[in-house]
Order: sequence, then structure tokens, then C-alpha cells
Amino acid sequence: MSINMSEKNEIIKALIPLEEKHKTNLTVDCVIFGYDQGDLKVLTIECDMDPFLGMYSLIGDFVKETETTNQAAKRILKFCTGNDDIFLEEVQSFSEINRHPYGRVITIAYYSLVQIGKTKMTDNAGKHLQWTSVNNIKEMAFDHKQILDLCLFSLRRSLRDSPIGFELLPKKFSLKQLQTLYEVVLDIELDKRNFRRKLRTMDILIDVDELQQEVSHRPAKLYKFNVKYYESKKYNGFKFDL
Amino acid sequence: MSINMSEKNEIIKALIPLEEKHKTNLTVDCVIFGYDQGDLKVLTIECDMDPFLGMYSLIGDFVKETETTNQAAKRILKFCTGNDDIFLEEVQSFSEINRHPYGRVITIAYYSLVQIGKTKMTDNAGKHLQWTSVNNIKEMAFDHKQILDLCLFSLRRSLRDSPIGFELLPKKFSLKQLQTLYEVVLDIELDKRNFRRKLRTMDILIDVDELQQEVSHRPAKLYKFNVKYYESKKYNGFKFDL
DNA sequence: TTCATATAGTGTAAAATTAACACTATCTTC
DNA sequence: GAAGATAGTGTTAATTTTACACTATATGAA
Repeated sequence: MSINMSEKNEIIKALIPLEEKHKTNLTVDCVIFGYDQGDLKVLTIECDMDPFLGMYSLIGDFVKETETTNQAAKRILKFCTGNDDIFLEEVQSFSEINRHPYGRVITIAYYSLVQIGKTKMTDNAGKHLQWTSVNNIKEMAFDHKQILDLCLFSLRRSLRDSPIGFELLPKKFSLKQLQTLYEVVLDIELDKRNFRRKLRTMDILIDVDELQQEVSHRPAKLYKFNVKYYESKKYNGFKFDL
Repeated sequence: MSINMSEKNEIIKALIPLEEKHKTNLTVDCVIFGYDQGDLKVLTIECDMDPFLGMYSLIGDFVKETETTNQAAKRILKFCTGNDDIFLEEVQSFSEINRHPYGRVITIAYYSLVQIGKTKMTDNAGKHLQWTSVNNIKEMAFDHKQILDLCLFSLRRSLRDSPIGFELLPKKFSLKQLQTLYEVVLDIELDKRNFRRKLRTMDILIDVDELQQEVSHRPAKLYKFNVKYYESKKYNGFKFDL
């Protein structure tokens, strides 16, 4: 005579000491943003769980006993992009009772910013990882669309008041590229001259004295982000504000 | 023959299905801010756990299987302040492996704002709940000081760009009270005339046509927050910014 | 070589916002 | 009715933001 799943769960629960009864499945889900030729993308995976089969899904995993949630998020990033040391920010938890079809799973949402060119998409993941334009995503598995939207909101806010945009561009970039990044991600238009003046007065760019290559018009000068200067000033009344 | 605790844990783990192995203890901790006569306070409890015995501690609890983390936070608030429907904001998770002496416990930090006068401190909690001045707290149990600091940082940011300050004041208040709140919480000085002009141009206050009572000098006019006006404008380009 | 094309790069003036600042008004209490 | 205490009010200068159009320089084709 066999027992069914819910009976089994009851038996297990009876064996578990009191404080264990409050345990819950905890995951992290990563919204990995990349930017590519004027298009904000997010790394998605094809969902292989039942009511959401084939739909776009974010990349996530359980938080292990031996790691913090941050470490779990970093592990996922490393796995998906081959990359350590990338920009990562916690956003919010999602804990609706029935958000996951397999049972109670609470997740903590992170977003991160990577340069698409720098990633080595390890296909050993084998799971149809792909960069999808944020604008093309109308729905996702689970509550992942909601998570994506909130992370995008959070990205936009951070982009305006801290210099994280540089994480999405190559080390050397033109002012035009930087401006376009802001325009695409924030979905606004900026005035070229005003944008440039603002950056000039902030003093956070270094002219690397190189020109854009292989363009059939006047090439733009290239700059890099003055990390040291920014780090030295940021707690000293200096405000990044775009 | 008896078995020890760690053997018992092993036995329990062996019985648990694979996905259960990733389960973790999850709590919420609430930083409950109150404001009282020019002093920002936080609701604390005396810690009754070993290495932190007697130290200030935040108020928290396990997240139950049948509730979201938000609901858990609200339950705690109701329990501590007798109050439903109070301002509540999730801030961040804390998940260092050894943050809790009893084992792995991951927590999600919330902060909330209450009017101290409005709370009915249910003493059935029995646990030495008290309002403690934020400035007087040098250390706390667990990582709670870190949590408090982050929540204070988050409160300050929100105070500047959304009208949450009103949650800390009585319904009717004088402009002076409002200004002092900002000065105390943000730890800055504000110019009286400029502060008042800014509020006037934002149009978010209603003159209730009453005067301060029982003061031995010229009484101030009282105002209330124009919730309706703010709600109708906030998605319409209107920006609260103090 | 030169001309067309495509994008880079630059300055100024008006408008809006912020910052600095000191006196009069009105209530209570003695 | 005078003294004490806090409420309430306006103007000017400085700074920041916005709006706006032309010149410069590379490539590639004729």
C-alpha cells in the first residue's frame, strides 16, 4: 500500500522539529541586462515547467545552505555569462503563495548589467539561453514579467543617480554611444549639447585620445569612465545626476 | 540509546525529498520608525537569545507557509503597534551564513512609519517593547544595527522624493512641525521661507483653518496633507522633491 | 582631387529654480 | 499694556536648465 504526496508531506513535517516547520524554498532570480546597438536586452531561458512550457523565463536557482543570496546570484551570473565581477543589485522579494506551480517558493530578485560582447554564453547550460529585447517581451513564465518590470524600473532610477551605465558599454566609448544608452534605457530624448556639457562639468570622463574606427564619416573621440575620480568624490558632496 | 542533534538532523535530511533540502528558515525583521517631539525613534525589543542577551533587537518573526513576506511584516506591525494599515516598505534581504546563532536564518528587512501617539503598545507582547532614539543606538543583537542603518538610509531617500513624512506626523500639523521632521530625520538645516514656498508651490497641503492649541505664544496654523491631489498628480509629471 | 555624405563637435541667451537673507504679526503671560 | 516667544512673509542674486543651429572632419565615390 502506497501513500500519496500530501500524506508523505505530513509524515515528513511531523518528523521535523518546530523551527524547521517554518522553512521555505528560497531562490534568487536574475534579470541580466545587456545592451547592444541601441537595444536593451535581457537574458532569458525557455521555461520547461508545466503550465509555462516554452515561455520566456528568468534565470534562477535555489539558495544553498552554504551561500548568501548575493553569492547565489553571482553563481548564476558566472554560470550564464562566464563572467565574475559584474554589476549586481538586489531589488525585492516575491512571495505570493501560488507564484510557483510546484509549491511554495519565495524568490529574491536581482538585476545585473553586463556587456553583451564580453559574455561567453556557456552552451553547457544547454537550455536555450538567449538575449531578448526588453521591448519584445510581453509575457513570461511565473511572475517573471512582474519581476522584470520592477527591475527595469529600478535600473532606470539607478541609471539617473549613479554612473552604472558604464557597465553596459565597452571600456572605451563615444559620447554619442553614452547618450544613446541613456535615451534607449530611459526611453527619453536628450539634447546633445546639454548632455555633453553636463558630463564635462562632472569631470568623470577621461579622453583616451583615440578615435572610433571603421566608420565612413568623421570618427568620434573615445572616452573612458574615470572610476578613481568618481570613487574619490562620491562621498564628498559630489552628485551624479543625469 | 539516544542520538545527538546533528545525527538527528542528518536523519531528517535523508527523509526529505530533494527539493526540500534547499529549504531555509526565512524571517522578516521590521524597523518601525516613530517620531516624537523632534526625535526619530525605533521600536526595539530586548533580545533573549544567548550571545546577545539584553541587547536591543528589532522585531521579527518567521514567514509562515500561508502568508507573503508583506503579510508577515504587517502581522508583526499589528502585533506590536495594534495598528493596521501603516506605511511599510521592503528594503533588502540579509543572508550571511552565521548571522543567527541558532543556525541558518535569512531575513528580509522592512521599515515602516507610525505615529507614536497612535500606537497601542500591546503589553501582552510581554517582551519589553520600547521606543528608542535612533541616535542612542550604538549596537544591536545579530546584524540588526546594519539592518537599522540601511533602513534609515532608505527612509531618508524616500523622504526626499515621496511624501511619506506625513506618516510620521498627526493628521493636522504646523509647517514648523513638518520642517523639523525633515531637519531631524535628514539631519540637515532648512530655510524656513524657502521650505514654505516649496510646499506652497507643490500645492499638497490643505489649510484646515485651525490654530495650534495651548502654546504660550502666537499659535501656528494647522494643515493636512492633500492626499487626493497628490495621488491624482503623481503619475502626471508631478514630482515631490524636498 | 574634389565633392557629396554622414556624423562629430561646439556656444549663447532666456527661463526656471535655488539660495541667501531680516523684519513684522500675533498670541500668551505677567 | 508691555515683554516674551514663535509665526509668518518677499526680494534679489546666483545657479542650473532649456532651447536652439551651425561648423568641422572623416570616408567614399566620381
